[in-house]
Amino acid sequence: MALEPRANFWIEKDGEVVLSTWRVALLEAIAETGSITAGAQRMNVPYRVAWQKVHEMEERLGIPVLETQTGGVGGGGARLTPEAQRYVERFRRFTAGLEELVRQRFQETFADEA
Amino acid sequence: MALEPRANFWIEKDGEVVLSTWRVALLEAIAETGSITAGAQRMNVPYRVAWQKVHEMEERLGIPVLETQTGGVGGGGARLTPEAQRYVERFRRFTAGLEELVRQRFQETFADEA
DNA sequence: CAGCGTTATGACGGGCTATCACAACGCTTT
DNA sequence: AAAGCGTTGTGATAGCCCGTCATAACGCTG
Repeated sequence: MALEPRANFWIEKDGEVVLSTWRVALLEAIAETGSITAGAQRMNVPYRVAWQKVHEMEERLGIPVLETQTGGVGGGGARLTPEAQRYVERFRRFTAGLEELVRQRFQETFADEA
Repeated sequence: MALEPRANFWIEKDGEVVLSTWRVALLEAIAETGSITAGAQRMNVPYRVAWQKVHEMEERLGIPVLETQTGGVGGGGARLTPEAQRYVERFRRFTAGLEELVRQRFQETFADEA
C-alpha cells in the first residue's frame, strides 16, 4: 500500500510560525555554508524565499537572526547570531527523537498496511 | 513571550495526503452529525471543501468513505463506511498521546520562555 | 576602476483553495 | 399529485499566498 507517516513540528507566537523543522534546517544550512545564497541552494529554494523566511523569523521573534555582510571577500556572507544559535539548538532538542517515535507508533497501528 | 508548540501528523500515499488530524476530525464530525453539511459547519468550512476533502480521500485510499443518501427523510445524509471507521480508529490510536508528549518536550526545552 | 558574488527589495504570475451559485433527489405534507 | 424542504453533488469564479524573475547597492580583488 505504501502508506507512510509524516509529522511536522513548529512553534508559534501570536498564531504565527516562528520556528519549524524546515526553517531551522534553513538556518543550519546558512550557518554551515556561510551565505544565504548557498544555504538556499542546499534547501532547493530560490534566494528570495530563504531571505523572506529569515526576515519573518526576525520580525516575529523580535531579534536579529543573521549578521550579514554585503560586498568584500567572496561578495559577502551571513552568520547566525548567538541568540539564533540558541534557538536552533533548543528546537533540535525539542524535536529530537520525535520523528522516530512517530514511525514506531505508525508501525504499531498500521502494521499490516505499511 | 507566549510561544506555543504545534504539531501535525498525517499519512501519505504516493506523496499525497490520505489522512490527517484535520481530515479525521472532519470524518468524525460527519459521522456524529449524520450529514456532510452539519459536519462541515462544525468544522467551520463550507460544504464544498468538506466534500472535496472526502472525495480526495476516497480516490487516494481507493475505498468508499461515505455512504450517502440524497432526498428522503431530512433531505438525506451520510454515514461512514466500515472501512473508513477502521481508518479513523487507527489514526486516533496512531496520534494518541503524541500531542501531549510534544507539549512536555516543549516545556523541558523552552521552559523559561513558555 | 572594472568585475565579481553577495545581500536586499520591488514587481509579477500561477496555482491552489475557499466561496458562491445552481441542479438533482426523494420523502413529507397538504 | 404537486409543491416544499434539506440534503448531496458539481461547475465556475475570485482571492490569496508563494514562488520566480529582475534589478539596485555594496565592497574587496585584481
